[in-house]
Amino acid sequence: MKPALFSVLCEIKEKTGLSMRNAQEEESQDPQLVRLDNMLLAEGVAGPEKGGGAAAAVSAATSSGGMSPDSSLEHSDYKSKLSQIRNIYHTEMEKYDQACSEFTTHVMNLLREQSRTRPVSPREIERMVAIIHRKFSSIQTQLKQSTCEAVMILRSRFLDARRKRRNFSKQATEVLNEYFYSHLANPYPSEEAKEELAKQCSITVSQVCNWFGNKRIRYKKNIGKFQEEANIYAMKTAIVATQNEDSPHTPNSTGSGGFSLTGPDLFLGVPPMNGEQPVFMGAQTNGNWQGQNTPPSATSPGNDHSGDSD
DNA sequence: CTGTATGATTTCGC
DNA sequence: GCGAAATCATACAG
Repeated sequence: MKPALFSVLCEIKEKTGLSMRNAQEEESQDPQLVRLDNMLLAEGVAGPEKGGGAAAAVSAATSSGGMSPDSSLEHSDYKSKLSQIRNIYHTEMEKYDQACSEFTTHVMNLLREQSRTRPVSPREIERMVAIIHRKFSSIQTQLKQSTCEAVMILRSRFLDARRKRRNFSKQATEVLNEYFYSHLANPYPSEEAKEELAKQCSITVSQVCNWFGNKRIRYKKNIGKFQEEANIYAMKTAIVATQNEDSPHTPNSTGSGGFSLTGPDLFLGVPPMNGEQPVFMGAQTNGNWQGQNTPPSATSPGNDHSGDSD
């Protein structure tokens, strides 16, 4: 008698009470969850710990986004922040998982106990568990959401802050200027030279490119303004050249006539000058890079043996 | 706050 | 894809 009554009651319960609004809710939540999951995975927050999880994610993000492929120093900051987020995310996730399973077993135990006095079908237990899981996963979804937000903010602050300019170090500017003014006749560093400069300045190659692009255009636009600077750096190179005069190669192999490094003291006292007189003629006058907008693709002779595999 | 310097990005021609 | 030119957006000095 008892078992029969039990099963009947179970049936009634199933048919009526517990057919709540459960299926719908979940469905509407699913796509969103998938989206969040995908994003977290893409950002390297979720998923397995890779070698340099955050870094890989960053480079992937940058390259796929088509933005500047540079910036590696700035990324260390980003990386650490991202791994912080990652850690928090995982800790919280685990916590919720654990809490969920704990709570589930707890409820199941309760139900089991209740089953002695009330009719509790396995189906009902199942449902109960499903409800619990749903609740917890909704909490986890919120966690994912806020994690996503955090990552987005981080990204906008670091990766998209590419416009947030930081001046190069004095030393870097020095190196770049030295190169520029000592190659005034043809201020187009080769790929190799760019890499070398980038290394010396601890900036990226594209930053070197930017710098030279800016420098060329600004120099050309207002030669007068840069004359002083030109003199200073010309002098510097002159001094350096004088110091190792015994070098086997002539330093001014800039081709196209270069400028003969006459006495540096000649220009020592040159005032800022407002006129036109190019203190350092030769260099920029014979360089055709200012007149035409045809970049000297020919480049300097004798320095083009590198393999251009691109 | 204003003007200038400067690194980065966008646009355009080749 | 590279470079010139224009433009943007910030850093920095006054």
